[in-house]
Amino acid sequence: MTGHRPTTPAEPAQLAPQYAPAQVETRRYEGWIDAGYFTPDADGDGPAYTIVIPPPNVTGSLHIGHALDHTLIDALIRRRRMQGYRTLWLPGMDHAGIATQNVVERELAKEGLSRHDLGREKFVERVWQWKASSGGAILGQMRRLGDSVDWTRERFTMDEGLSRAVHTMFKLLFDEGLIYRAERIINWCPRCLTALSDIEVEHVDEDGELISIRYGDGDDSIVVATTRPETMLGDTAVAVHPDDPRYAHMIGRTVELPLTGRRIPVIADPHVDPEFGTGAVKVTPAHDPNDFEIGRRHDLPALTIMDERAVITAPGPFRGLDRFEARPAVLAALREEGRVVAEIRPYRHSVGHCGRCGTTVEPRLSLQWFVKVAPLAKAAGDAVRDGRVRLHPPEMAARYFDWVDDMHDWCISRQLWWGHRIPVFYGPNGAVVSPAPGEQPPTGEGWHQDPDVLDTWFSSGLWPFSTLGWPDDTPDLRAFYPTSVLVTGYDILFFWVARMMMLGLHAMAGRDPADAVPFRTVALHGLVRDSRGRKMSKSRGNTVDPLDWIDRFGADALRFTLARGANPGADVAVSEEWAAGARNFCNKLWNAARFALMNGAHAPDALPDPMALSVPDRWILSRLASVTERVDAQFEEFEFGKLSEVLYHFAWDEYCDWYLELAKVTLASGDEAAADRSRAVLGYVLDRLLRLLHPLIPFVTEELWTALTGEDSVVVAAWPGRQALGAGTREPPALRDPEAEAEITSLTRLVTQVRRFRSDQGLRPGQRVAARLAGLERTPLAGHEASIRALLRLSAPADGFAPTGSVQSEGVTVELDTVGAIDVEAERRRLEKDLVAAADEMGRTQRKLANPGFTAKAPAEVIEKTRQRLAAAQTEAEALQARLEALPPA
RNA sequence: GGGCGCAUAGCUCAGGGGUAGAGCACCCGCCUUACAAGCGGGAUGCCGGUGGUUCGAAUCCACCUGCGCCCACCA
Repeated sequence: MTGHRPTTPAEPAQLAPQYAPAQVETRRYEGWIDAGYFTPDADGDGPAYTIVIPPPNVTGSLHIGHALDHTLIDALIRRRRMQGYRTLWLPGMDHAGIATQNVVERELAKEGLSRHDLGREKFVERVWQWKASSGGAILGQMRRLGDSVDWTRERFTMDEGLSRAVHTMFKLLFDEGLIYRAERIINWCPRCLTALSDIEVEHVDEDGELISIRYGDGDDSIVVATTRPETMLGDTAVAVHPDDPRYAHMIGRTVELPLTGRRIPVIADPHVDPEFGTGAVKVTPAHDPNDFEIGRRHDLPALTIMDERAVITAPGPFRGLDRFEARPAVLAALREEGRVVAEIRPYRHSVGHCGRCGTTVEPRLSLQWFVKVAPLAKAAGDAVRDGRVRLHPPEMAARYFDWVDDMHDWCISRQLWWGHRIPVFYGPNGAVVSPAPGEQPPTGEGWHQDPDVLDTWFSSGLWPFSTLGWPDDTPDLRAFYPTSVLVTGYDILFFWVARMMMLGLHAMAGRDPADAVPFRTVALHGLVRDSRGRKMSKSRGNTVDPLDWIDRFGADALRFTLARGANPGADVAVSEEWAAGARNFCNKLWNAARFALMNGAHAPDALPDPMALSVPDRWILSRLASVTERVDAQFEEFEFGKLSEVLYHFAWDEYCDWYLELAKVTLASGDEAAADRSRAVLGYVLDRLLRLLHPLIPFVTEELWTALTGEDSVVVAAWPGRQALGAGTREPPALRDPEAEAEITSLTRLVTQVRRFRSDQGLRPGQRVAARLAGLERTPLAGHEASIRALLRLSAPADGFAPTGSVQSEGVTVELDTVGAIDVEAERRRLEKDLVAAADEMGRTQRKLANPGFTAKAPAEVIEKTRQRLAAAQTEAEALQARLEALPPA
């Protein structure tokens, strides 16, 4: 950063030369809250627009992914608010059962304590304390981001109302038989000491070994293949395929299980793949889901050989060993007995890990609560199939159906303390009672409540309606359900979206099916990645703290960076350079507004008579109309990246780089009436531009818009697009002005050509050069001489004007006195290069037009366009040729 | 093992049957009274490979290669 110009003392007082976000953001946010803009009236008139926040976990703080999510949601919400909808963005947090419990347990560990040292009640109390302090940080971050949430409706998954909703839902499903308790093989985390649902398990390919072991002896033997030899201690059979001739004679006989002295039967089961391994499978019903099923079919005993920490409990020399210590120990013992046959083959296979702590999951037989998902999942699939819920982008539907149509029952009990306690009581003689909310649970001798809590996703699955007051029929629920859009990352499509669909449709089954859905549209965005497209992770050290960027670049810059990169369903790559670019954009707007205000621009109630407007005025209004329409349409399609880009280029390239420069000419022309009209257009376009940008970058637009208009807030200003309700500012079609657009396009081409010449000839940008615009009067640009001269710093030719160089463009020959001899070589190089390009173009178009197929089949307009291109290239080439020949010899 | 997606400028990505685009980075020149967080100018690509459809393919189709993601109870 060099060459700072000292700030002139004459700057207008109201706006500093640079935008300083820190001085604006907090003040503006507090102002919005005080004004109550974000709190809709449930009893009001007009359509509602609702988005519930994907509740962040109370653990930790918001990361850049949240910032993306919030930016997109806030943009949607703010636009609808400006359109006049009763707009609700409902904030809140998730208690995040297992994650939060782990965090607090780690805190305790620092004090040398475990949760058992505290006891359940004290521990839960401790988690609440922790939530109080951590949750506050998240809310503060949301304010910094500018989230226009309704803080009066903030909820928490463990608050009283939501807990009642959870209880109600449980009871509902319980009474319908859709919740049941069963002894099953579930995913067990030996570190967290709890059951996990299928999707909480992450499968990772790992290098293992496939080991062949001989069971039995001599003719009475069979070789099985396994990756987990230690589980053989729990084997209760060997299974082969019923049609496998190799083993037909063994079926029904028993073999000796090595190391145990037990004999186990050889059974036939169609599950066995004869092609794999030896075609014989050891069956361990208590430690493998497949084997459990086989065991059920054949009535085999299930021998549990490990405890909840995955330590061997089977009697014998291995007792007390961890599962991973037991593996080599068992293998060594088998080798000693000569049981390991053939070679141990390296084998890559997928192994499940706890989604929370990464520990290898242990399939474990245990008694758990399940949701019978088949009927719920069917309904969840149908709602998307029949279009009541629209997934965006639509490619995601394939994944959704894939999952929802083939889903195992959902294990909902967790052996944790932090969460909603399962509302089931057990009594004498196997009595099981689930009291309704508010109902007195059974008490007395022998009665106790289930110690487990519910999966955290059970409560988040109710979020779109529990937050609005369900199970009560509240005004909020009537006004704001179904919610309008669910905006979230595709990574929690299954965890969360599918659950909300299942539970929402079920809870609202009494409604008209079209209005039972939890949301009408699901808009999925991607993950935030680093500048090289890599996933962000703490270990890689490439994470971005949103607060850090807000401090350094401003909240608007952070938001704009994220919005600009957000293409539907695709990941967003961000880097500091882009944040700086976005910051620069905000500053550019700031200075454009500053210029407008310094020059007396104002936002008019009505535009001046279009017939009286200058061509640049008509042009920028025409461009604004077109941009407004595009942005409006792109909002409907969640094309945040594209609409950001459109606004960026309109603001910077068209409004700042061309329109403001052209307006300067009018303002300085001395024609006060024309200058006044330009002031009005300057202000009008800025006004609309700021409104269009407000959903993306709320702070800087608020500051500038209020300065421009003198009104209270752009938050509640009317949205300029077509979709506005009521008194929206519809752009009349008359503002579209192809003629003005063509003229200004021509002007910019001419100006650029001459600038290029000036640059090549080493003329300093500020230097005035005498020039004649020969032929200008015969072109559509005839009326723009003053503008052209101003933009190019051309002065009128004086007596004895002797041009030394010339540029031809748009039918105009600009002859310049270059103040000394021109650089002939530079000019020759340029002309030759342009000539080659023109010749290429001629060749291309000529060949095309000579193609009979083309002239016969191509649409007339394409042919006409090609003819025009050829003619233009010819003219261009001739002019270049003439200029080349006119050059003095080297 | 199934499913989906992606390969376009140095990087990250838009686009999409008929002149290859943006941002950043890069090169040259500038303090030109809104903005040096700026202004003006410039360079940059066998649009992954092979075949097909077509008058015409970066764009549509098939296959191939290389990546990425999701799902999955072959031990």
